[in-house]
Amino acid sequence: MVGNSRPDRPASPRPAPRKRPRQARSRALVDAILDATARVLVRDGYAALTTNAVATMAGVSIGSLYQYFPNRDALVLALRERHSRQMHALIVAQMAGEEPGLAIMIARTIRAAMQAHRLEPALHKVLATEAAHLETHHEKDETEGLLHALLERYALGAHAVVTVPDLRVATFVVGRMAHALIHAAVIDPPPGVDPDLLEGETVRAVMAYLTAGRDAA
Amino acid sequence: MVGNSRPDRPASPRPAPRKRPRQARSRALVDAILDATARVLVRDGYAALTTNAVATMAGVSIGSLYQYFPNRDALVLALRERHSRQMHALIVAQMAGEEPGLAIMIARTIRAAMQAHRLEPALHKVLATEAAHLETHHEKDETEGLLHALLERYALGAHAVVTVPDLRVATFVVGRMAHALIHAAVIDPPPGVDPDLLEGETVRAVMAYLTAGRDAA
DNA sequence: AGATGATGCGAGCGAAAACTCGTATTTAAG
DNA sequence: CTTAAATACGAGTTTTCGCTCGCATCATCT
Repeated sequence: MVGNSRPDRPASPRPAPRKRPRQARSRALVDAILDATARVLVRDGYAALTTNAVATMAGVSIGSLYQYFPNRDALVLALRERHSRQMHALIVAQMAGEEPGLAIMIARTIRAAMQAHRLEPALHKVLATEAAHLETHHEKDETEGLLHALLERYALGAHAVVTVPDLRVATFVVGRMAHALIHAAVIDPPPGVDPDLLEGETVRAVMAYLTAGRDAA
Repeated sequence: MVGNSRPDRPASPRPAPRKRPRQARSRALVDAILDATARVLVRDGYAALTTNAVATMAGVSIGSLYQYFPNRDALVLALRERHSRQMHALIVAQMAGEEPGLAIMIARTIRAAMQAHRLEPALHKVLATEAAHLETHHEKDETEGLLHALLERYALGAHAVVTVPDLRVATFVVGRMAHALIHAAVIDPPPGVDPDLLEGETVRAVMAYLTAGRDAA
């Protein structure tokens, strides 16, 4: 029995797991493969991402690639995980320090998320538009959890998250709104508009929603 | 010369155009093919959308399919165009009538867009997540154009679009914000939350942004 | 009816690409 | 140094899938 049994486009079935790299040599190889995946993805898109192309780009043999990745999508999944970890780390780093008022905290959070998006914009764009179907959105759930906790802290204090009736709804609205604006501002901005202005407007939008109705009807 | 010359994943090059259906018979066939495309897409996803699968599902021959569609992506493109037309028509119909105040107009617009998204949610979701890379975003530009005109009308009148410094920026922010919220509310809503509430919150969010700063600093 | 064009059919060709497996090389352990 | 495990290699096998092409059928016109 030579050859394979699942030659194209699995897209989900999470098939054979592979061995993990133990020695330094193989860890470097896996990194090289992920780098190559990113380069091919950015340069030619998901449709052109073949296992052979990645192996060639990485300068390793196709056999070596299959030692650690069961199929094409595993490459993209692993790459996205690595990318998410990097973004997450940057956000956490940016947000260190004491907790000031709500407005400052929102501004700081949005700024951090924006800078995280600017880490590898091209890669982020391809992953978002061409790999959206590869599920595993721990990232999103994780982020929403953090946001929920943040809002909760400010909703109960002497601060001003008043008009929002349900915290879960507020988390949903703020999360989606902020993410859409940040993502669009970095990945697909309107021509001839200052990026910093967009950051400010995003903060304004979120704050306006959270504190709306406090005074004017 | 049998066989082909472009065997897999064109993904863009907009190849050979095909004949248009002239008789009623062939028009029905094209419709059947598009319906089948939608069904396969919703049931198995873009990765499983093969021309043979579509032809089989539609109950027509693969040869007939290629009479009217040059390749796989042409199917998806045509389907998306049809879907967009339906949504657009529904929105226009819902928004007929005189123009009341800004708040009412925003609410009406958002309600219309939300109902349009509810037309074929499953199909809309697949198209958005798995066919995002197939460009041709006339829809988006078109919608943004309408929104810009709408905001312009209200920014100059005696109404209240005050704090927004740049109309282009406002269009960008409102467009992205509203679309993200509407899309998420219909396609991927938080569990156990009233959809109507989400609609109201979307309106609140947009209004809050547009009229923020009128009174409170 | 006959002629002409539009439409419909589907077996089969060709090529891309996923994936395996036997072998060679490197590293670590004893 | 010997041995074994881990790692690396890549030519070749297999399968899927896009797409063509020659022929059959149907519609329309004169």
